[in-house]
Amino acid sequence: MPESARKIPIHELTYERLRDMVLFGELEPGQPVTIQGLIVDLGAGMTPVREAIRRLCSQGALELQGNRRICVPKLTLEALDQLAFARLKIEPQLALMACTRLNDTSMISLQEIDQRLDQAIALDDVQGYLMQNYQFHFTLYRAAAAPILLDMAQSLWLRFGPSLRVVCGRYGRGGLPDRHHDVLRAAREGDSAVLAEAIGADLLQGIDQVRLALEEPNA
Amino acid sequence: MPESARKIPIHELTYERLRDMVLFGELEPGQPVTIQGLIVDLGAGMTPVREAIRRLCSQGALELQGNRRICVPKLTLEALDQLAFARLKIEPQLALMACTRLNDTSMISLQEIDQRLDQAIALDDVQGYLMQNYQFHFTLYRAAAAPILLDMAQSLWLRFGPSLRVVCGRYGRGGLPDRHHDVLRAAREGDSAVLAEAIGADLLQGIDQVRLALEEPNA
DNA sequence: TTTTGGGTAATTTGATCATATTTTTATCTA
DNA sequence: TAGATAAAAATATGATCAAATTACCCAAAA
Repeated sequence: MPESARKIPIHELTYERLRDMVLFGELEPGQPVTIQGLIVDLGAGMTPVREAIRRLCSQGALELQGNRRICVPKLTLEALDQLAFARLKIEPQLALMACTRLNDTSMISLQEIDQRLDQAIALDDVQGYLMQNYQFHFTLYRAAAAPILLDMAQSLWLRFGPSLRVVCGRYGRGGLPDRHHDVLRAAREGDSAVLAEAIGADLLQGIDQVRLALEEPNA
Repeated sequence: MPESARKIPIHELTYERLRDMVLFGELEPGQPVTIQGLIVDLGAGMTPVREAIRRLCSQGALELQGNRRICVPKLTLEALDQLAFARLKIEPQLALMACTRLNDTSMISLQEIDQRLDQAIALDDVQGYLMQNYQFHFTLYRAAAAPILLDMAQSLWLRFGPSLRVVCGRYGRGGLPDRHHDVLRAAREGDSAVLAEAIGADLLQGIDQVRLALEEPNA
């Protein structure tokens, strides 16, 4: 089938592909990203690649360094503080709003994702952990039906993702977020306050891990 | 001088121009935005215009409607609730962080902007009011030196701007934000808690005005 | 002889435009 | 009203120009 699935435009596909590369740690903080390189790697034309890059730049997933060059931003301690503040305000609220809207379908999805997440941890599959962790949170957040807050959370994860990957790769997944069972229990019981709190605690675990890594002498 | 000031690229200029059109109410909510139209209106090429549009879409300033068409999004009550929540979390925090960093230069800037703002109100200059109001807030916020939170505030204003303009045009600037004197006083005294609260009160005024307009029967 | 510094050339990369293709919307006829 | 056709707009490619970085070479100093 040579011409199937031509519904979504290339610039959109390119955006999603590049976004996932940032989100799931295929690109390291500080790594340069070139338009030409992406044209070759993703097999796309120039315009779609440029558009995808512009979108990701305005979401904070990529960064323009004065000289027209683009790279994955390195997280500083100051940036981490801002991310921590914003995530702890926005994401628990999304969880809170989602709580009353969760139906059987989404509850089953969350449980399945949680199983795959445990599996990834057991197999020491870093990429799998990152992907399932993302899916877990955003499957929950999507249920809130709050697109603006969801956009904000997406942007925050894009800024946070690459650094989380580095931490995972360096120290393993020892102290990494695993409050998902608390989250699931609160969701089942429909206790929105506890759910929001559990999400906050989960976020804090990841944030603290990254903070520890940033505070170490070796950059 | 035909070739001067060619330091910043056209796609950047185009973005800034289009952003200001959204921010200061030149484009109404619901108004369609076409690539071809902007090429003519702004005298730019196709690639720069497309890139500017992509950036503004991912900031929520513009909206893609399934069929490749683009428009300025109309604010719904649900969207307004999300905006209100996020703005009241993010912007007072920016004010708080800015408070200890305000120097003489930025204080003078704020006072000058405040004067121009009063002037615009006296002259019933809606566009001027919107521009000076924006400058007032973001001159303050920039002092916080928190680029991530600043980006978030920028995105929130882009989603809020067009509707504020509509309210201004419809009802005049009767109950519109004017807590700037309280803000200035708190800033002079270096009382960050009071400053943050004053900003919150200022935001609430604008939000409530827009909410009233949205709750009216006539769309 | 090796190393270092400066400066120029070559290459890479980004910016912009003109053009072709595809999709959507509007119009016209049956 | 429905289907076909025409017009308009968006998508995507490639070519061209400009800017920046890198590579390289030669000379001077250690």
